[in-house]
Amino acid sequence: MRIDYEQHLNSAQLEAVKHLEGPLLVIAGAGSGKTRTLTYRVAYLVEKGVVPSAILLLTFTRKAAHEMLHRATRLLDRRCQQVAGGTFHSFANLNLRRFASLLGLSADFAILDRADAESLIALLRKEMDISKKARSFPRKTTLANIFSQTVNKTKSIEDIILEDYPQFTDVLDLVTDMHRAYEQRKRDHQFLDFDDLLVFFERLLSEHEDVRRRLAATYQYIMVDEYQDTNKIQADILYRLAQTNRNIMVVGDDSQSIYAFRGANFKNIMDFPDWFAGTRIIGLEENYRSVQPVLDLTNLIIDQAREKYSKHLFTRRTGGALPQLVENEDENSQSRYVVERIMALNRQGVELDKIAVLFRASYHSFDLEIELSRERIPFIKYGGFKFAESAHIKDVLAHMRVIANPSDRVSWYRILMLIDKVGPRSAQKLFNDIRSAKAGCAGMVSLKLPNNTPPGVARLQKLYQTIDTHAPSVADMGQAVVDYYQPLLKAAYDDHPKRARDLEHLVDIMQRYQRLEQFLTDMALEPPNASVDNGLGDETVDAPSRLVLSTIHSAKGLEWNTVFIIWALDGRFPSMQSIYKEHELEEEMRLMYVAATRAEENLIFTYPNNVYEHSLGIILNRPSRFIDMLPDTILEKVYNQL
DNA sequence: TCACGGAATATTTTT
DNA sequence: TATTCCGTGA
Repeated sequence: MRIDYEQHLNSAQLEAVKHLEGPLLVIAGAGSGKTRTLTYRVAYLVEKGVVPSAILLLTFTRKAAHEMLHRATRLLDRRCQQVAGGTFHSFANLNLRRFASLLGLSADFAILDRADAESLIALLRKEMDISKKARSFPRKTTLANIFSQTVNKTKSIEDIILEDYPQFTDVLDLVTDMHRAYEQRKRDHQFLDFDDLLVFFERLLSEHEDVRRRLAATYQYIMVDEYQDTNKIQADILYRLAQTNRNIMVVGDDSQSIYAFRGANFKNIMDFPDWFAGTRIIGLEENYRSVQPVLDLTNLIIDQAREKYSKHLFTRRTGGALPQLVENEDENSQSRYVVERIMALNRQGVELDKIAVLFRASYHSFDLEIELSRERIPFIKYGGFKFAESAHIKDVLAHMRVIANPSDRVSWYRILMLIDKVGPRSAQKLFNDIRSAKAGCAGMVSLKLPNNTPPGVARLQKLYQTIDTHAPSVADMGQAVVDYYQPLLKAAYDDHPKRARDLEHLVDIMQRYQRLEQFLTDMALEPPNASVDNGLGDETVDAPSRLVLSTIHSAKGLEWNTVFIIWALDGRFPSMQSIYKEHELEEEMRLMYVAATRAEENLIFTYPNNVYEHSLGIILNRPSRFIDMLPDTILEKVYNQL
């Protein structure tokens, strides 16, 4: 053995790492060395002679998978890079393309991200003339939500509506019709949305035993991170994949389950031993991250939980200041307080990248971002708004998608309607003409345009002629599209210079791709999701130390010396709409737990105490109920005098 | 048929 | 508060 496992791991971690055969459930408390355990187990398996490509590591984000394999590689050697890994969605995508024909799919199906799905729904809504049939009807985002919930919670449309959207009970039939039309249209156009990736993959495994056997034979050792965030379909997928060898290790923490809103069911983790008889259960309870005062507080937060595997985290890290709760006059004084504290910490030698500001919702940091810019404090923001979801990026991507998939009606409509004087009607006509003219975007190229066609359409035709004749690389295509799009951008947005810069970055990203399809898939499945100063973050550049702003969801698994949790205001966190629903309130509480357990040494909650809540017409002025009742010996109360 | 403006409406989090 | 949706006027 090259690695001295006994030296580097505690006894519980060691037990998990050395577990070779059979189902294993690891309940890993916050900061208990979960990633470490997974990493060492990869190395251990490889050292034991397991072929690296027979190991499948499913994680929540591709970043997490990369990180783990990188660490395993550093620990052992390059063999660890051969380990198969990724998110459930990306793994499903890979296999679906391989076995597409078995399910009646084309191998180059396109992936609809949320915004694409919504556009398709908007299109159907128009076609079905909903406005004539119903007075109040859910909007496209709500519809997309409902459709997604039925899949992820495995419930009928009716159940979802009755439980979560009772205001739409009287249009239930119409919603069901819409849903049917949506499913049909996706099939017609070889579209798969995020949920379909899982559904079809599950179907592939359940209906094609030969494929299931093949995959099970390939991936003899399966490891799953963040198991508490899997939903029913994902659990089913794992069950089938692991059925032959039963070498499956899942790691999770029921106290950190924060994705119930998209169907995650932390009961999966409770039920795991029932699904796999003979499961060994190992608990990791020693916390290596936080000092005692922080841990005292987080233990008290999670003690309020009603259902959980009971565990009590302990630490050997003594010392450390008492966590603080800071009351502020209003939002801006909260922002300025945080900025002051950050500058003070920085002067004391705490690097900016050791500090994070966490919040419930992405927009909670807007005011703070302004103050940070004013003080010229560099920061990087994770979560919330996605670069790839902004309108101008989607516009450019649409132009490229029709090259890969000329029957992509949604993209064609998007492209065509951007043109001046082209509305839904002309778009439909043009689309039909393009489709009947010829296969491929050549249909666009060879199109005969009548004299009364808006001039913008001719420009578009020229674009595709250029692309068609020069058969350029992905980046060249992108550049041609951007050049074409530039005038439209200027006309549509006041802030076009900033958006134009985003497009330059987009072309930079394209440079890395040989194949257009690969680029488009990656943009849907793993879009770059960090933004620097509201632009696109480039993670390859060795940037100077930067402060981290992050939604709590995006902060999972990470840690910092100092953590600020802003907007710890009752009515914002927990949010107003979750207060009367017990299970949602529980999830908010776990979210607070996740946030607080990110801190190593300093933990500071802040809240503005004079916030008007529009929907109810009341003033919010209490700290979050999850920390409000903590005694002064646990949480120091401070008033910001600034 | 399209563009525009005003009224309605939902308001988190992410693959 | 910002977006979405619909009706109206060009």
